[in-house]
Amino acid sequence: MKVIKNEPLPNKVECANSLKNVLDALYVLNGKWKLPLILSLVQSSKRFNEIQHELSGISAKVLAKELKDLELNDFITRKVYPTTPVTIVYEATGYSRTLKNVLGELSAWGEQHREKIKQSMRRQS
Amino acid sequence: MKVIKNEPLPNKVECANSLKNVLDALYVLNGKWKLPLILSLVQSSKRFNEIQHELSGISAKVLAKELKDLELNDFITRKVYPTTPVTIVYEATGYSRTLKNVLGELSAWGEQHREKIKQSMRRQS
DNA sequence: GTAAGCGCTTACCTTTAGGTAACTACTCAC
DNA sequence: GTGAGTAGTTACCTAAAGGTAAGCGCTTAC
Repeated sequence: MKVIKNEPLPNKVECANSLKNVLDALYVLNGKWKLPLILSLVQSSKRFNEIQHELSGISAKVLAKELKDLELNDFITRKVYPTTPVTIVYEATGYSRTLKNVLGELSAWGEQHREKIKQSMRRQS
Repeated sequence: MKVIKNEPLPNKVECANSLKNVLDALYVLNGKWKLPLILSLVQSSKRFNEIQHELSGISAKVLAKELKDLELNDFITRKVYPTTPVTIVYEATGYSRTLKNVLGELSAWGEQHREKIKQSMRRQS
């Protein structure tokens, strides 16, 4: 029979770790727009106005701020092409692509969640 | 040779869909505390003060608000046991568990992200 | 020359998130 | 009766998020 010591069980340690991991992840991915923006640019590189059009609801001010933030954190790159007038294209970095699984799971969950909400709406009426 | 019609490609439709899914998911999972709270309660049911202790940094007010919100959205249940004094336990519902993969991926990403940050700190000094 | 588009920036304002601290009603232990 | 703990609530406040609207410097199209 194993002696149970008055220490946190390995189990508990694991739980605490995953909690810490999620907290750390959310620290950089906070806010309404970071993940949608990364997803959009992982799907394809885009120009400022194209992004603003795709994420309907985001204002120019917020988009500019979020893009700067994501660039600082190495999620996207701002490329300037010397056409006249200059063409500016935002593209996702390799590091953005490490979020592929997260985004995949989130999208799958979002889809089934929408279904569930629809169901419960129907039941109400 | 295939004729290219002036319609969104199936590809584009898929992209737009996953964007919409992610937006919908984030709509219910917004804020700093929802996902950590769900994770904590999926790991084990807990009482108010236990949660507050585990998620150090959350205030009683915010915790109470978030718990109400999560209960409304069917992620958790508030159980009252008629001991004296009453014992109140929050537990995750089955619906919370549909987030298992999302939380798993987020935790994995958060872990490697922390590593990456540590690396770049070292390089700086 | 006038209008429109691009990629923003600025000033201004409202909304929300979220923290602090005090307090409640109840119970138990000392 | 004093202190501590449980499960919050309340009032007050700050900071951050985020929206609106206007404008800027540039260029092309009409």
